[in-house]
Amino acid sequence: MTPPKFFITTAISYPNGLPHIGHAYEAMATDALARFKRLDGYDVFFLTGTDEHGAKMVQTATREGLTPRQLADRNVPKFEEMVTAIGCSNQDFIRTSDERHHHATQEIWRRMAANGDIYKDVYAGWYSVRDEAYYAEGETELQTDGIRYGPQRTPVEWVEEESYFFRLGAYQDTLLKHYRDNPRFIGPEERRNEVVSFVESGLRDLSISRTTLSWGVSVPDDPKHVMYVWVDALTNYVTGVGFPDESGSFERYWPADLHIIGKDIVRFHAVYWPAFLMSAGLALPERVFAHGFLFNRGEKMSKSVGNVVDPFDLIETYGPDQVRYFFLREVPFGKDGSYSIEGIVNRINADLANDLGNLAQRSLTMIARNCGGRVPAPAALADVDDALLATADDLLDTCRRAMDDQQIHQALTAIWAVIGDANRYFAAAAPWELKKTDPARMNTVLFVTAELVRIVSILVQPVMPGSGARLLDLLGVAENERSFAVLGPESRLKAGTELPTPKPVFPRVDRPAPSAE
RNA sequence: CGCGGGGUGGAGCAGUCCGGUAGCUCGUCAGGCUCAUAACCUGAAGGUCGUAGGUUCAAAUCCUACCCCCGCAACCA
Repeated sequence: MTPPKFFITTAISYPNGLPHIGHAYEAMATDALARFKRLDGYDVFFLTGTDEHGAKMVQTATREGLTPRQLADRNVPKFEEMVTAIGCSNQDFIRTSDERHHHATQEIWRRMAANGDIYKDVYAGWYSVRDEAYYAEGETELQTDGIRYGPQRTPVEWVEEESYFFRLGAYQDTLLKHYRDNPRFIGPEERRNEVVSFVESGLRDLSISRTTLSWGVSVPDDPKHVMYVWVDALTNYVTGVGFPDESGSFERYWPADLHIIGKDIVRFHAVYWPAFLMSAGLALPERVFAHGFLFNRGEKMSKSVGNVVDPFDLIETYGPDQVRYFFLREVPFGKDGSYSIEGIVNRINADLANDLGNLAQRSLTMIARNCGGRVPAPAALADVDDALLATADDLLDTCRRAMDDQQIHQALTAIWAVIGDANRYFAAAAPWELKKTDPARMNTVLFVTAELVRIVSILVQPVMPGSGARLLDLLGVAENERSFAVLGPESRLKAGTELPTPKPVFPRVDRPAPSAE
């Protein structure tokens, strides 16, 4: 039987600078969702990459005395390293400068043109290079410094150029209908409301080419035009699965099941992208979900304030799993979040070392010393045993529901509630007493605790793949017995399995913070 | 009238969509345990859930008004 497919993407990163914690955040969250689906039996395709065209790349490159291509080739590897360092399980890393991507984008363009949605006109207006956007006269203001600024307070200049336009206005009603018919198309709710009111306020046709740029994808049959960077950027999602070859990978995975993006680019993904796809006659993605932004102690990260945190530093200092756990547990996914070194250290020690790590260690040590290093055979289960295992068996459904809504933090909260139950269970059962009074009961308690650790370890893998695996190693669980298929009463630990010597999986970390904060 | 997020015990947060004894982590205090990574367990102190109204048998949660903080520049997801 063919497993169901799940195609998930991050937004592609703009590599005119180095990766920062925000890029890492999106990558780790998307990876956790991808791994969850994979463990749940889906055939997952996870795509990420870089968005290398556009005026800002040219600008930055010029400032640094490089060509855009050189700038991209210098910075993109840093993004690839970041994706690797944070433990991403992506199938592909797409670069929009890839040849395959130019082909795909030109094909999309041809199809939109063939559908009558692209026309040539002259564009005249106030253009902001920083925003890469045109503004109406009324949106701009001439300041006392003699410079005219746009609504984002960036300088604008008068530009007149020949441009191709996309008939976005023609899709207004179709888009609104799509939002109505597919309430899950945009999440979270507040973002959806923003998009709907934006579209309801009226859509103007979109200028989708430039003659003032050469760094980008050329317009078919009119190479003095380069496509507007968003046409090219959004198309990465279909390039990644093989478009324009519509057999094979594309047929299998398209449409995307989930685009994970930042809240600043909702409009492009929830308005432009579906309009482009409809025009090109391709299916629309199932869902677009926007996460929030991260702030350092409530303040925007800023080089001048000196609170920028390098994701590589964090990963190196605390470990990829720890960093992933912190951000995914601490920040409700979809909302803005705040982080601090104290917060990270606190979470690592409290949740990972004290609660989960110590639970594994205290139970496994007793097994090693009192059960000959083998999984003990349980006697008949008491009510408290059944009750604990039942709450653990319920976790999969709870996590599925949470993860289907991208509420990663809720899944983790639920798991940790059960870990708390287990620590209380262990203390109340006091197997170190039972050792003297009732060894059979001790075996049962140790078995139940170890089984609970097994369940939790399996469920924790999407967020902490390495640590989950190490815990499962300690429990003697085979590599092919670690998916969600082996959760539930049908699949318990096997008594008699020989176990390695237990070692702490989550070391405590010291409170003194590194210089970064 | 620009857009958006937020104001919950000392700190940081969840809960708000689908009203029903105010919860979590850290910190503080007092006990317990000694299997364990100075970890774990129990109990206590500490909150009029920004303010003022309204709806309701019942409001942190719904409605109205208002106050305050923070993003929407830059290196940005």
